[in-house]
Amino acid sequence: MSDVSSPPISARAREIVSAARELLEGEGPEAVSMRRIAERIGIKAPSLYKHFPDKSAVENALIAQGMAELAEALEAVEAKVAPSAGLAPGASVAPGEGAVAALAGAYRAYALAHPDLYRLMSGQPLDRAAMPAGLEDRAAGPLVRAVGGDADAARAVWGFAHGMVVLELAGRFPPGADLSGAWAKGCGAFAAEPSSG
Amino acid sequence: MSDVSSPPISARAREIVSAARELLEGEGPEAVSMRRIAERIGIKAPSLYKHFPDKSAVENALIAQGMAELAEALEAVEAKVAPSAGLAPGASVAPGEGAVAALAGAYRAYALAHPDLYRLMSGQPLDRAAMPAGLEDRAAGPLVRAVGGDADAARAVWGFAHGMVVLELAGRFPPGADLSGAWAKGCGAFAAEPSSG
DNA sequence: GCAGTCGGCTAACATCGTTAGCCAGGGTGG
DNA sequence: CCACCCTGGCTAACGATGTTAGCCGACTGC
Repeated sequence: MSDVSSPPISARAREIVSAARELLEGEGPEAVSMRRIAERIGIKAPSLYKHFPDKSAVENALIAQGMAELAEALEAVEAKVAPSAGLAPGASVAPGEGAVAALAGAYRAYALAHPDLYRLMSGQPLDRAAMPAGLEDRAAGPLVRAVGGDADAARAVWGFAHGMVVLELAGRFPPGADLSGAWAKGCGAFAAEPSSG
Repeated sequence: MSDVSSPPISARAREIVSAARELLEGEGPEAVSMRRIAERIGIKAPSLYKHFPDKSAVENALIAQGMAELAEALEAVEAKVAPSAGLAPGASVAPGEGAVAALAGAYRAYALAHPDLYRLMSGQPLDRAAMPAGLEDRAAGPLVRAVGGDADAARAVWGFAHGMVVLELAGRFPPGADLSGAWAKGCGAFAAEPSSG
């Protein structure tokens, strides 16, 4: 959790996104309004537009922050599970079947720790032009490598993890359901599948 | 696609939810406002509150409609794939590995055909008290039976399908990505998995 | 015939994102 | 040293949102 934020250079801008994040994580998405953000740092709403063109720009900064944190979390798991770091880029060796499960666990843990941020990150079309270059690929990297570079498999696992997380966050599973069982089932299914295809 | 709507009896109420649906599917979620709904049927917004307590009640009617349609679509697939209808309830025989893939395909097709309705149905906590009794179970039934009654497996497959659909609808996969490959991979993985556990 | 409910209406409130336009302060060029 | 202009505040306002209060006409049941 080091710096994590490139485009907003000014101190004020950083103050704004951190106020927005506190509101989001503290009071939910409907609390993050331009007036509330401004109030929290002691200015008035229209002044925010001197630092960001509109609200979605603030949200994009939040999204970039979340993606960077998620990428860090997944990279940490990757380093622990398959300590073959420092290879040539693109090296797809020794997936290790536990790697997928470990990454899925970290993914779920991040989403549950930051539910509203996760929903903000994943619930809408990503404005890729507003993201730091390479961020999206960096976040996807650990999983892609864990499945041996198979893009279809990576997308399927991502879909599974995202779907499970988002259904859990929305309270869609029956109350008290044993979700870890379903996660295990899913990770097991993907681990058992051969890379052919 | 027969009747599909129990609580709103009055003709006006039905008119309201159908106007809401037309707005949702025709112009997207931000178009479905109380004023626009009212305008479409020739009355003023406050009059809507003589028929529904608030906007979320209208949305719940839409959600119930969508869930019923989705349930019908899945039941149709089930009848085609495993024509052993009329068994004792709870009978879990002969899953048929293609059944999961067929159901997943129908699920995806419904979501892509009604993207905004699907997002409305699945993107928020479900107000179960506002749903017709048994609807949720009915929608879940075909998949649960297809995986032989294994709740963990059913949840995992649901998570996979929902995640894939929602990522696709949000345009999160790279443009031009071959999603059918990922779907096949996922369905294959779940089909290969034994029911032990 | 009268009462009451049903279903419209207008006016209004608070909140939202956003814009226009004004102005104080500070740094810089002449 | 003074004029300028840019930065970053501000107030006032617009149009839109969901929702409430209160009014009133018509139709229905007794």
